[in-house]
Amino acid sequence: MKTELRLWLRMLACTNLVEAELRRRLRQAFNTTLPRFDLLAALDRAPGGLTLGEVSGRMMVSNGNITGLAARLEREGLVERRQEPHDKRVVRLTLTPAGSAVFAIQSAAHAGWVAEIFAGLPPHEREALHQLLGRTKSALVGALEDA
Amino acid sequence: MKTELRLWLRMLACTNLVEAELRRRLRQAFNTTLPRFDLLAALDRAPGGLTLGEVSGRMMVSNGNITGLAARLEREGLVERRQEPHDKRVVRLTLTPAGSAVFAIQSAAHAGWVAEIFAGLPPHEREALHQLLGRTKSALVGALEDA
DNA sequence: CGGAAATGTTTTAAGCTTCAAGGATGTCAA
DNA sequence: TTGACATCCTTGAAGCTTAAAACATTTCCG
Repeated sequence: MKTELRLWLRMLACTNLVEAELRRRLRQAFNTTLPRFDLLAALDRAPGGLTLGEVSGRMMVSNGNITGLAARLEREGLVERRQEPHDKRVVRLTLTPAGSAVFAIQSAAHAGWVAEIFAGLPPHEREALHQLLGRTKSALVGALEDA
Repeated sequence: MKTELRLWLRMLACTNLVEAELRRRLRQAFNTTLPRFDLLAALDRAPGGLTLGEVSGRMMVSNGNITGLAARLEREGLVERRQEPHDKRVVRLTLTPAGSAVFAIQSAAHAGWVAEIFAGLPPHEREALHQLLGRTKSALVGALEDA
């Protein structure tokens, strides 16, 4: 088997291990999901809120996806949808105070879990991996742009 | 931000880049999806076929998931479902000749795409990353077992 | 001005995914 | 033997995801 394929499968396996565990804990601890958490995170980083289009760009998911996700989070009172006054096509999403509070708690737990999950990897290997993945990401972006 | 979190986000970004591209190409070239491809791959590796339970174990997805996935692939004539004679609870899945042929083509294309996508990463970095991810995987498995 | 093109969002159909509940079958021990 | 438990699979409800079509609004150009 090609070395690239072996590398890819191993990378995928590592990511899936971590991601599955994070999903599991988000559900267990907060009865929520990764997409919900990611959307709150995106809004938390953007002081004035984001339009649905901006959200879908940052989360790298389709436009229609955000419509439903935002609707569910609005139903739970964590985000607010407001039509832009200057352009009535645009819907702007902001965190409610409740959403902000919820995200602060979830975010702290999430960071702790990640630290815990990677605790077995010695710091110098962690650093080396971080560096190497940085170069990998550049190489990937380069290859994907060409295509 | 914690170093573990930065590492995780970078790893996730790399994986998502590659995975999204592979999904896109599977759809475009073969009008299929990653889960379908993965199921065919699992069956291709198992000479005598696999029970639904074995499949769900190898693919690390839930049991109920496989029921639907297998039903769709059966509808397309790529896999065959047969009740085990000795234990009528068990359903064994095998590739049909058509499924085998389809997978051979898709599999070759898939390997080529992966090689192409990782082409920008120099061979020695590729090797280093592979090694490092091997140790990472062990560390992750260790941490996740303890929990 | 008025129509055409562009932009932002929603809807729809299909598939993927999980968890929990349920049904069928098998096993084991009193 | 038969009842309890275990095992394997399916079903159902809910959510996530996409691509494509539809809709509303804005912009731009003739």
